Amino acid sequence: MLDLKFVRDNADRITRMLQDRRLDMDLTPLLDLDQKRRRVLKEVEELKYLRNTASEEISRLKREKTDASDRIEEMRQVSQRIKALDQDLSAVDQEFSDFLLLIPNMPHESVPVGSDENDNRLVKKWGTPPTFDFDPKPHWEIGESLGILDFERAAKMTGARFALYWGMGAALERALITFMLDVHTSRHGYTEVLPPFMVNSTSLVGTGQLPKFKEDLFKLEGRDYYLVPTAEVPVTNIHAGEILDEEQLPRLYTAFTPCFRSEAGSYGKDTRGLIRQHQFNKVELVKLSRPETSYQELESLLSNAETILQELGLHYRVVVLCTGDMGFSASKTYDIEVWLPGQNTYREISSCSNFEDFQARRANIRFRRKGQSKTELVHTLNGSGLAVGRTLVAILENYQQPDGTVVVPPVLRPYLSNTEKIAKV
RNA sequence: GGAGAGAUGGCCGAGUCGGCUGAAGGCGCUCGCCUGCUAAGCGAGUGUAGGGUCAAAAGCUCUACCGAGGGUUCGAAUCCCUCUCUCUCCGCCA
Repeated sequence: MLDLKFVRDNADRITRMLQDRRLDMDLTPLLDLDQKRRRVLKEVEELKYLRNTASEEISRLKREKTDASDRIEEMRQVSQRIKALDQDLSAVDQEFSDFLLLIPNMPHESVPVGSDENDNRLVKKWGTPPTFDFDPKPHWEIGESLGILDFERAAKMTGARFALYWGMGAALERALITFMLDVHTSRHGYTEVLPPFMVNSTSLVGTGQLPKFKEDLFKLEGRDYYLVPTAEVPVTNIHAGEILDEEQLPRLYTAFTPCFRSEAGSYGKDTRGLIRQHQFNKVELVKLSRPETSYQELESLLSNAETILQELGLHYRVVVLCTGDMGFSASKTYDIEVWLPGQNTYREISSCSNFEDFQARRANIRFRRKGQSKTELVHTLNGSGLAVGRTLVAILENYQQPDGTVVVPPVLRPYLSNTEKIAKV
């Protein structure tokens, strides 16, 4: 959510931002609502002042055993008027905040203006793609022939876009989760948390998934509980409504959770393999920082995520998303795209964003500087560190051998009883 | 699932038959004084949000907030209803 005062004074900048994000949205209803809101607020507050002073007078008259029925009758009228105005006000308020919650964040000045992923800007490449003297296969073929990935049975027990992992496949997924958490906690200073895998709607409004992207979520019937689409939601909301001390910043959290996404609107896309599932595992990195350091924190968050790929020896590139491709809540986003030789393409494996104070305002996460009385909003950041399923995909495709086996990257072997190679059992 | 108890400011805790209680008292914290140092003592201050005023900030001022929402009333932390959460006991259960 944007700052109300900023919206009032910068309607033109917001209009330009909406164009940059390729959104069709008219701001005038919001500004009209704001004026109306303040008009009604002023009137109702004046009446409440009148009522409060009269109340004291009535109280005094009663103590003096004087008749106060005239004043009481008068206030009866005033109170009715207040009640009516209060109802108007809360209706306007509701409409107003509903609108405000639909306005996306302002992109950082360093973000390139563009329409879609073709306008994203390449930041860097790391490593080199492996070479093969045979045709590298896509991971679903590798996984199925090794007997470690089973899409057919997952479809039987649940449906499309689910996977059943067997044996070394399941173990590899688990090894990756543990490896990632170990690196982030022991080397990057993050505190590990294990949050609930369901959250309420308030939390989802806090991070920006609601109210606009309801159709992307799985909701429990008859309850205000949603399956988490990412650990970003519960973890960012850890400090919702709190005022932190300056010394407590930055806070660094890492969490493993499964993620559940309805993938509405992506019918027919990535139907094969693990790339686009309704349920996938992810290790997430979340930071709460002071405003003046948040862009440094974004850079280090990105490099924390990169470390995992480097340790695994996987070639990747980093792009900065353009205005048209960036998420609703983000000010700036880097995507890390890993090389997948089986599909001859780069695929997103991590997305690292600075949300500045956009989520903090929605979730009401503040801090107080030492010796200051004013509170300020923190900046929130998060990034995948990494998407586990896609990492497993990358390992299968990059480490496949001519004989159909897959070599285990050395850093993972301690987590897999020193297994060096995955072969068909 | 059944029965009961509770939710007040950073924390503890008081609020009588509804009426100067944004909220006593204590602790903590901040500033000042005092004091070889520390401790103690003395004095003052110490919530959040929104509106108005102001070029802006400061200041001044108003409104709201005693778990959340609604109701009764001229007036609600105090009375009534609904919900949420916490705790205790019983039942069930990984």
